[in-house]
Amino acid sequence: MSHKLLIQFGKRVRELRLSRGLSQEELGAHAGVHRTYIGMIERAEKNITLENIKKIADALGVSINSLFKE
Amino acid sequence: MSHKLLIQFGKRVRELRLSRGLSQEELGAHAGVHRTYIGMIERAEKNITLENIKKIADALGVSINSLFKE
DNA sequence: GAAGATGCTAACTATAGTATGTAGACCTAT
DNA sequence: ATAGGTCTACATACTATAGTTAGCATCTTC
Repeated sequence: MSHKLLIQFGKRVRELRLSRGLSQEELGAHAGVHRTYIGMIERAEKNITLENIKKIADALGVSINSLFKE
Repeated sequence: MSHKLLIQFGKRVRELRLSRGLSQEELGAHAGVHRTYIGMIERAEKNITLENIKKIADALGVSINSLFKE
């Protein structure tokens, strides 16, 4: 794992999460996924699927596209 | 399976593939995935992962973001 | 030193991803 | 008309890995 794209994606999630003052646990709760899973995504340890990308985008209140912006 | 998002994504892939005059087999070859897998994605039967989204975007010569535009 | 947050391991279960084979639709040429 | 080619849908079945969870360690901050 740990492709460049996943690293970039994880950083973006973390950046948006922190900018909203959310803990991994809070974001996970909003997205309907486990706390540790959010951690794994942020650390680029999992190759996330489209449905979960959507869940996290929704929980962060952003579009899917904005998760892929620089 | 068959969430609205996956259906929309599959349609977009098919649309771009056809506009380039590619068969599922040709797109699969370019993306490095199996012919039948492209079919499954277009029919929204699988919840595609981020790395494969990237592979398909690259094979179609578009950005990831352009796969989520209307 | 208790509480909140995150990293990390490890195990499990669900499902994504790979591949083969069959069948049907559609062409085009013989 | 039919045989041959291309393309795609669909049905399995297998194997790799995504997704879920529990537990413990570490680090801050109060």
